[in-house]
Amino acid sequence: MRPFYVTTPIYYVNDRPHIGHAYSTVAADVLARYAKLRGRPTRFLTGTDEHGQKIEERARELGKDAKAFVDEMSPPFDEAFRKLGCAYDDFIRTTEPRHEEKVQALWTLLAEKGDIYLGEYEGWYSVADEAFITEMELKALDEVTRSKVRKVREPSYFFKLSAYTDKLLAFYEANPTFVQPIGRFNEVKAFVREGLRDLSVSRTSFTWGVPVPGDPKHVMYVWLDALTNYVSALGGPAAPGAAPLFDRFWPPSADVVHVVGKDILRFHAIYWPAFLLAAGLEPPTQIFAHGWLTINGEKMSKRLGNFIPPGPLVDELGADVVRYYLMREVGFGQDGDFAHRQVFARYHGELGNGLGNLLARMVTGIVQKSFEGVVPAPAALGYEERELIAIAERAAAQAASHLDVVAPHRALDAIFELVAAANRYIDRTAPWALAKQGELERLGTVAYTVLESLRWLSVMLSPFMPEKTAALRAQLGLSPLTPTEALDAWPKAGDWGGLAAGTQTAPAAPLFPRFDPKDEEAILERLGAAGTKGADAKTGAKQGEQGVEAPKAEKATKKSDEAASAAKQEKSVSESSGTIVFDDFMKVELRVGLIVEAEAVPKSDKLVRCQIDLGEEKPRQILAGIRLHYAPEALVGKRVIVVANLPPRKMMGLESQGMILAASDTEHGLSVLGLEKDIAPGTRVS
RNA sequence: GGGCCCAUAGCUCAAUUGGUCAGAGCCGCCGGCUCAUAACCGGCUCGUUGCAGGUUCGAGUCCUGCUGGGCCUACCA
Repeated sequence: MRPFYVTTPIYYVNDRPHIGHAYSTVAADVLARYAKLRGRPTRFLTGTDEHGQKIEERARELGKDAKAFVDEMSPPFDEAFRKLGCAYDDFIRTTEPRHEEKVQALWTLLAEKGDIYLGEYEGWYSVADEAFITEMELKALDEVTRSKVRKVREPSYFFKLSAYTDKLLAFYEANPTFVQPIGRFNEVKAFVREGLRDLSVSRTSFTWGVPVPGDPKHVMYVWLDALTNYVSALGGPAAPGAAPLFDRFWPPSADVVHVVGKDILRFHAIYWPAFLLAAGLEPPTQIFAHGWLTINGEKMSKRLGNFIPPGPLVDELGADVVRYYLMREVGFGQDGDFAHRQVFARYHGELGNGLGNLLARMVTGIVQKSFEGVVPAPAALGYEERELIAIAERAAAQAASHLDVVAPHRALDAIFELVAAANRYIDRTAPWALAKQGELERLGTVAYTVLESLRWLSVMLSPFMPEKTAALRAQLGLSPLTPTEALDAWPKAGDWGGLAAGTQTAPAAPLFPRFDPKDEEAILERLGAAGTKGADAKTGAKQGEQGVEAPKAEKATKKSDEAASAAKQEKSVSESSGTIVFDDFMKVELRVGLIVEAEAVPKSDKLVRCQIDLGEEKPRQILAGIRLHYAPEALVGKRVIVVANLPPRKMMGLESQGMILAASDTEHGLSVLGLEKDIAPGTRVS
């Protein structure tokens, strides 16, 4: 069987572990457990990303040595994931020598290939943050911080990413499932088609990183360091024979799936294969980008402080319930919501009523009462039995094919078809009536059929709920599953009958005990989710909406003073109510401006560079994308409305210190806002 | 501005290459049962599959336009 290697992202230790980290890791764990169950040689890796300027500074703020700081920050991830039942084979930290060594080895390979050269990095530097920031981050900054951003230059090594544009496109072409979901793959391809720029891969402005071989003033920058973990954890890059794990678990020998969040897709789908191709190594088989979770309908954000740690959830509900919910609730690859009340809804409806009760009614009920707890031998199979067996076989086949394409939610859906069918089967065959009539042989067949269904379920659900399925098996009188390499334990047609008659069952407490409403509220209270809405027993329907709207409205009033900065991070909270308060409006400084000069910006279709008198000491330079509708010379002398308090922004290398208001429709084209009278330049518009 | 994805019952979502595909689960209502965790089983209500056209013997399923979401990207600030 072909070896399988699955990874999570390595998590940046600036954060504490939260449900988002748990989601990625649980998903990878399910895939790994499934692969092991099928007998595939399997390796599962997670870990932490510990270098970089942010860490260096954070440590300094805390008066700590960077290494001491990351030594504190990394273990909570390991603990959180272990607590969630994640059984990875390795946990790598980018500060480990085994990693740093290999990052340097990869660098050397790239350098020898001639794909690394020394140049000069020019980028944005935020004085307030004392950090280099990307264009994207720049946009997200608040006004105060952004005003203190400047361009800086420093020497930097570059990776010739631009040389890999065509090679990547060819690679994508040859590997049509390289990125999942498909929509994400399209984005990646579109981005690459635009052409790639060389990538800065070193920094001299901080030291907390892996030194560049031969030039220790430089440390390697973020992604080259971080991405390499997938290979370094296997002991690669290495010559054939030198690193057995690398030989066995990296292509072309193995299938490799990197599970990532959609936010870091680009690095994994573009940079990473480019690095590997450059180094003469094989890219991974697949990058699976999963979606984002919201919490009770709200985006996770520092502002809302709603990063929920997985620990307390596990304490209250158990790891398997959290795992089940994460895998069942949202389509893997899509965005989804983690709603505390919905957890209870699924817990009660599917796990308790469906699966747990199925086990209880048979093991602590029928088998105990009529067979003294011993698994009876089945007699002749009737139509009902054959039908249930067929459903079991279908469930197993479908669940497997869903898991094979990384669709765990669908796999669970398929598996629970069997739960429903088994409950139905009990009702139809009415074992209690058989018992009353003393038809023990028929009763034995019915009991056996259900017990064997439960055994199948214990296998199929084991990747999702390892503890609960072990407990289930214990009640059936079976030992826990022990996946064995090269031995496919997944149930399939022909496997029916694996449960031996005569096995002593062990009735025990309910597998998923019901919480009464009081307990449920108490738990929600302890988890800080008492006020949340969500689908629960009453009106499952509308609560999804309310769950979104209600908390937002609340936040909007409470935190309207934060609306300005919030708006930069995400949609303004007030947008949801459709109105803004007057103060919000007044934050926009609109002024009358007199255009004193205007000229087309060279090499630009749209941009016009204007010098605009705003009643200030000297005119401001403002760029406007109106060239297609206004000849520059026709603008001179016009009075326009200008947004005067936007942070400066560069376009085509020129700084724009504001924005000219205009409106457009298809019929008339674009029209700049003007005034009917010659109001003095600089006058505030209100 | 360019590009991608999506829009199916109150909610989540299914519907092989266009041909009983208009479905499932949840919620709600009614009924049955009693082995079981007030669990289980059966039945029922709501949809002109976002809107408008087109191709076809036949279209959620293909084409065009529109509306409404989401996302990626860019010199629209």
